[in-house]
Amino acid sequence: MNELYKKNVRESLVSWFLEEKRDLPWRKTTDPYKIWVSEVMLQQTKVDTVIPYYERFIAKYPSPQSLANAEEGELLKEWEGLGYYSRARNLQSGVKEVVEHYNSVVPSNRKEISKLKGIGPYTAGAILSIAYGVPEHAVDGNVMRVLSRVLLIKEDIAKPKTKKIFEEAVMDLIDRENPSAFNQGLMELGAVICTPTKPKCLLCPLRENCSAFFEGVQDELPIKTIQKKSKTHKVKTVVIQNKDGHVLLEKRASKGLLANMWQFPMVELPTPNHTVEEIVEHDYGIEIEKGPLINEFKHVFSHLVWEMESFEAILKQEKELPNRCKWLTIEEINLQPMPVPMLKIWNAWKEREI
DNA sequence: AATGCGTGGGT
DNA sequence: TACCCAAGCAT
Repeated sequence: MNELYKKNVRESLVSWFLEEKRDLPWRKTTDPYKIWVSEVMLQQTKVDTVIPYYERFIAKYPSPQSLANAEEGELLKEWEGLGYYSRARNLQSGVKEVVEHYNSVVPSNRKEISKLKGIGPYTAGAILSIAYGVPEHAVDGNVMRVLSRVLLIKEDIAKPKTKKIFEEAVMDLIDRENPSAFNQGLMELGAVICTPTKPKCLLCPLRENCSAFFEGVQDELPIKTIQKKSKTHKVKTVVIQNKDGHVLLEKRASKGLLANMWQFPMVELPTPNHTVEEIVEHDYGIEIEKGPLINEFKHVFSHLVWEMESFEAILKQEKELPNRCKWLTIEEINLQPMPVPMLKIWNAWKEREI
């Protein structure tokens, strides 16, 4: 790339961003901790979804110390509904590390900041450039889409190896006077102008610098191979009440899907030759009597589909309740972090006809 | 490198 | 409906 072209791209992008950027909560600060929180929330998550979570989170945990001291259940409750819950635990782990070993100051170089849990190549570059003004690449899906078009890069962006091409391109192009506006500008452009479908090229500040637009192939880029289809599990869930009116809740394992979140006892079917009651007795050490249907729905994860059927049930006899299970009051259950499918069951149960 | 990890919105 | 997509990271 020649210097004049790069200067043109830089100035067009940065001035467009400074002029047209959306007014977002995390753009009112350069506090590295708050930028960090916002970047983690924004991983694979839409801006409109993140805004209310960010506001509540920063109000509750305004400093690294406050987050470091939080209890995990309380933290997950703040994250409830946002998804990818390991982000929350990794964020707290990283923040604790900063409080304990960096005097509560977020590191300002890529080598150190990348050691922190939950901070990968993108998030490292985002915090460094936005909070500290360090000229580092922050390559996300937006940046790959925008640059694949502007620079006519036809590599498959689904391949991890391809990202290096874009990181090098950014380090070559980046505005060293204002790396924050440059990086955010690329992402903003991808979010509002250079969209996956129907890009608004006629409104684009980089239109005259864009090879894809020049050749009329913006709709063909980026190249991305398709992901494989997800599998479907049939899941039957029971909301069990005992004689005191308490309801049985189970804490999920500390690793894997929905780690450490709470759910109602559930079984995955089909399991040959056994009823839900029998499986519940085996898995939870209790005898129950199944009641009426609460609701049924499909819950789609990124890699898995749950076909849900939930039922009311009453406790007949309790034998050996596993440690992961607890009888809780309605008020206590409302305080437990639960994934969205369980919230749908819980809300339907509370509103049921009695 | 390939897979697991949530959720909601768009077409 | 059934995809696809969104400011990725850990393993």
